[in-house]
Amino acid sequence: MNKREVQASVKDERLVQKRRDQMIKGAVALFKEKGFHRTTTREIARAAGFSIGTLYEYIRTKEDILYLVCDSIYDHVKEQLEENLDHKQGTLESLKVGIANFFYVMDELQDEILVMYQEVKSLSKDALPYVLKKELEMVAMFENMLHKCVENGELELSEKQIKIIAHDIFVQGQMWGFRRWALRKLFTLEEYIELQTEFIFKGLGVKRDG
Amino acid sequence: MNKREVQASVKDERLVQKRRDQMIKGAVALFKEKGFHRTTTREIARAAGFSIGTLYEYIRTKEDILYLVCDSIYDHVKEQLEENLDHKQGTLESLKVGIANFFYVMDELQDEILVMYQEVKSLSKDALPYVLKKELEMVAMFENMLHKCVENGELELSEKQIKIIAHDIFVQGQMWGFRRWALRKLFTLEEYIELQTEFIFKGLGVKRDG
Amino acid sequence: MNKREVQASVKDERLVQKRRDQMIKGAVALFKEKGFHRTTTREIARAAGFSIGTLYEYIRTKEDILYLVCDSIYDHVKEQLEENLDHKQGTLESLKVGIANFFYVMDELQDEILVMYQEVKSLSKDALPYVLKKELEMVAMFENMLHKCVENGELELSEKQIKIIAHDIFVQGQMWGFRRWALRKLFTLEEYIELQTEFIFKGLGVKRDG
Amino acid sequence: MNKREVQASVKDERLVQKRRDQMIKGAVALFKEKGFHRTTTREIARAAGFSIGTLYEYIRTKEDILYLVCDSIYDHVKEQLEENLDHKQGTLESLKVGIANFFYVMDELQDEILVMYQEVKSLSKDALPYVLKKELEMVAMFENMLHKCVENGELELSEKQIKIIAHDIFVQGQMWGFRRWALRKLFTLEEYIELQTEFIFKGLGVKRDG
DNA sequence: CATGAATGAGCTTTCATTCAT
DNA sequence: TATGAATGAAAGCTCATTCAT
Repeated sequence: MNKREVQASVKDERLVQKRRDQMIKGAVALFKEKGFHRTTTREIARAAGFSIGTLYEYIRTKEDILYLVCDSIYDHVKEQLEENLDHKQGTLESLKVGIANFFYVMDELQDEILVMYQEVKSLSKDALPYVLKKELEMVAMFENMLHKCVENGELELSEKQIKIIAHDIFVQGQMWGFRRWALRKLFTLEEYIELQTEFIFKGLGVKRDG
Repeated sequence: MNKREVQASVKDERLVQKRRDQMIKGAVALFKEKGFHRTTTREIARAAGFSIGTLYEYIRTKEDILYLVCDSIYDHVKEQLEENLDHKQGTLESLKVGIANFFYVMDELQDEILVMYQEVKSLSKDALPYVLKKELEMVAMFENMLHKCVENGELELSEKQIKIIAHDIFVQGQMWGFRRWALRKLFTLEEYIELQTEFIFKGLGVKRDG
Repeated sequence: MNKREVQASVKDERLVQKRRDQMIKGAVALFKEKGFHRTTTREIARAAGFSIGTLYEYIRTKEDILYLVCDSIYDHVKEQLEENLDHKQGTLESLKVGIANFFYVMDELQDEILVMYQEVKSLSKDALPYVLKKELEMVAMFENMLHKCVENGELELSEKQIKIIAHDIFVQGQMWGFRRWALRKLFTLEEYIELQTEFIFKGLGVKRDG
Repeated sequence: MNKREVQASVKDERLVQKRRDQMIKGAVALFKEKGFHRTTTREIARAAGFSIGTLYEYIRTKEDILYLVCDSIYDHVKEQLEENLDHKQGTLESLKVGIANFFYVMDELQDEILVMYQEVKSLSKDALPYVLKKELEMVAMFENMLHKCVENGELELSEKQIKIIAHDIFVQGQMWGFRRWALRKLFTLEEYIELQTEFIFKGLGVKRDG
């Protein structure tokens, strides 16, 4: 269940990938502006640079596009995160850097995050699990970091505490995107990261954060 | 700008309120199931127990219904919260109770919260500010509680810390609703409240909670 | 077939007349502004000063209102014309005055004329003949005048000539109403009357008018 | 401001013209029977031989159809008139032929004329000027003819007389269409033309018409 | 007699999807 | 493979008319 296959009429895999990239790019821009439901397939086709007929050579339903978009965003985020992942995991310092990195990525991809955030619920019962699974994988990255810190004796946390704090961190990252209408007026990104990190670290029971 | 008036053709205020209540109830159920865009006005009318013609005697556009729903949810939540608001504000104990109350309300109204959470973005530029304002008012309730604790010398927090933690608490409450697909498998409501409260209180720098 | 009865639920004849007058007045104003089809029965009721329920106590269908309006306009025009009808009929002078009078009435009632002109075609096959009959009666007034002039030896015209010229005069009068968008820029009412009278009298073969 | 462009989704200009012709033809027939407001877009689509969806590929609103119809009628009339325009303009003979031609065209296109006559007022404030302008252009054709006769010394008329008589001729032509319910019972087309021409020529002050 | 809430048929318009070229 | 014209189900909304009060 790692990927939900989206059927294409076209056989050439390379072409399929290329066309889908075009169409995801166009779709994200449009969804950001007007949401999934208010965006028409014609508009997506036009934004992607080809005709409506061609669009339907690479997908089967409009919802496929939403799935492709969500999927691509997750891949993008995950890739970014893994790239920046500290190799000295298990230290508080590396946890701190990990959190900051995550927040930076969320800021960078804020439009995509917002889109995905608002539109996942439009995914069919069919496609939803694949997307939620990816979300859990990302939460698991933080669980992992926390785990390693516990193993290293840097932190003292129960399993449940790890779980909930991983979720909290993850949601705080998303928050920066989906509550920007409020948060931007109060904090710069750097302030936000600093304040949240401080809050988290105290919450973790760390006496002095580095 | 306290309320955005939704125009009705019917004059009898009491009837308007009654019919709108029916309609909100039906709409929430439907939005929960299929979202705002996939729900038709006819379905809402039927769920409310009257005809499509009657529906439009009480609103002007479909979006009015969404606004009415969001508005009513906020009123409901706020009412619940204020009702349970501790009178010995300014103590850590009262803060703790306040947070727990909030989480309980969020659990009780989880369907409504979920709906509102997913659909606010469908509100027009026109109606959105009214709803966001209400959201900020609720965040302000937590800011207030924190403020009083600071004034009483129970906590030591900067303005910015107060702001961000109020947002964090608020989002943690919502989280229980919008991430229930994940959280329910991990925690009971009581566990969730306990763990989050512990996390928050540590984050606030409280040595011993309770 | 002198009148097409419009059924009312209310028995009191005086009241029926009063209410209908109110509603005709309101309807003319509305039809003038937006035409019959774009005017709603509710608007007519409001303009008439009573409720939609009351409106339907005095008519059976929306089309009845149109019939009532047309009928009333014709009565109005005819009344005006007969009032001003010269008693020395049969002279060219009296014909000239009659034409001028007609044009003045058409100017005075131009809004009503325009409304009726544009909306008669919306009358049902049922009501139309009654209205057309009235129109012919008015044309007949000019035929009469012309006849008398012929009998008096003032003019020399065949039956067919009389008929067509009566129609021409009548349409020239209406023209001032329904082509006002063009004519007003070119002539004052007085100029229009003078020029048209001159044209008609020459067309009648009169060597020297007036 | 020579044409108000009606937007089409379809690009192929030839196809657009073809489909619009189908649609105009169907619409004229329906408007004639029941008027613009009582005709539904579905009926027009069916009459034109395609689906409602296809209809809307070639127009944007129902009113566009009315504009297209009016526009096409004017073009048709003008084309017919110009085709038959005498080259020896400036003689009374050519004027007489011109008038007769106009009346013949009005008879030929009587359905279209009637439709347009009754429905122009349903055009939006936006489209109306384009149509009225065309009407004035047609009136101007008669002004032209009269002018040339004056220049040639065949007639003696002031500017204002020319203007009003051009309007009169034009309206007499339309009359044959919009008052046919009365005129047909009295005259054949030939009689009508003969009588009106005689009337006009006398009105012009011509002693003996050719 | 007067009221106005209720009704639902029917309207215009949109848009995902197909398929012949 | 690519195109875009054609389709029609389905949506939001209106409004003439009724009828219980």
